Amino acid sequence: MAERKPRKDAARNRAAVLAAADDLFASREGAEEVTMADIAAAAGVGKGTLFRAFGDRVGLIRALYQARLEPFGKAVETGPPPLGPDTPPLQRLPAVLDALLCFKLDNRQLALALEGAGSGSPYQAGHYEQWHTLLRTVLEGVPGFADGGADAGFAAHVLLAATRADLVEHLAGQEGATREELRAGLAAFTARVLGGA
Amino acid sequence: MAERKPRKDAARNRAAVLAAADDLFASREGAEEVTMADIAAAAGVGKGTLFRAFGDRVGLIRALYQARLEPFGKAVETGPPPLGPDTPPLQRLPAVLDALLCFKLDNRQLALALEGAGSGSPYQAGHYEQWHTLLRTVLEGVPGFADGGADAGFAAHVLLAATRADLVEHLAGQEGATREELRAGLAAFTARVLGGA
DNA sequence: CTACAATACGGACCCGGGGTCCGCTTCGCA
DNA sequence: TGCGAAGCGGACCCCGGGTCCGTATTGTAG
Repeated sequence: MAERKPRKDAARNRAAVLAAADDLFASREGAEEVTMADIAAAAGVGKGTLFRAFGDRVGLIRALYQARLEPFGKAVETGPPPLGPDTPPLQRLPAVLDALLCFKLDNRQLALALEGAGSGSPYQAGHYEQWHTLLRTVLEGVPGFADGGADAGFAAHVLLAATRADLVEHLAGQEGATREELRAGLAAFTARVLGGA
Repeated sequence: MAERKPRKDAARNRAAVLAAADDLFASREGAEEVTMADIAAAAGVGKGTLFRAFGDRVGLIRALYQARLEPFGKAVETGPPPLGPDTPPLQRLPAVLDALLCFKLDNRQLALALEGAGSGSPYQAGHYEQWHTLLRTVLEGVPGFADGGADAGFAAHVLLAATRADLVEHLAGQEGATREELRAGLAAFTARVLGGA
């Protein structure tokens, strides 16, 4: 695993592509309007370069997404309350969900592109497993959650589904819901799910 | 709105296409493996015919889906309890959700194809609005549901998200959950959401 | 400074799938 | 039985993801 360091031009081009792609995804309405050729052109680079650097479309999108997600991911994994692991489950769950929702809102196009990438479902494209495991674990830590016969794994799936990019897009876009309305709605729903505990 | 009746051969071909498509979607694993040309060939028909009859890929899939969905739709709209409108909300909601889940399970490929059709989200492809309105209305009819500040519209979205085809596919496919496990999970979750009422 | 691998570049090219077009066929009404 | 209209079908177009390979750059060894 020596991870031979890449050549200078390769690194520069990789960065250029990332930047260009970021711009394009942000500017163009609709995630799928952006073509690989567009990105290559915008980055002043040949298509071959682009594919060598990222493998395929999904790889590129994933790289972008990961970059954006990283600070948030760290905050949840090792940060301070209310997101970090030292938070009591009852506070942590709504906090994480709210943060996740905000993240999706702030990165609509990108999230949409990623979740619609791997044969059209986020269950293969993203780091879905990690989030699910986290939520399930937190739920299981909620005192008395399992008492009603509730399945933490299933509940975690549903709560994640509540923050899916296309749902968020639908609510914020077609239905014209504001950011705060969405957050309030999710918070109320989460509270209700936790309520029986 | 005279709806001039179609010619005999047109009707026959339409039916043949529908049948062929149904077979193909059922037999082939993976919904997107089925190409329009495949369907046309299997139906013994030219591509032109196929597109004339259904407009485009989504149109065809929607037609198939609608045909499958019709009995279920009727049962919910005008049928007897526990699905029909005469059912008290507290029983009707879980019943409808369970039926919806079963429907998705029984029509995995098709539902997957449809929900992944209209630019990748079910919010434009299916009859999403109708289901959402129904669920929201039922939820609003649950005595005391809104007391906790819960938003029936949002809750309806989330509950629908719990029966999305790709989630169901993920759970039943990758995670190997059985039909009964899924139904139990959904029922428990639904109960919890209603629980505070 | 030069030579020479190794690595990267880039755009012409390929391929597969959705959707269209138009000359020919079939239908069905009088 | 004739004749418009409706329908047919498959060759064709387009577009986008992904590949290939001759050429250019890099960086290291001498």
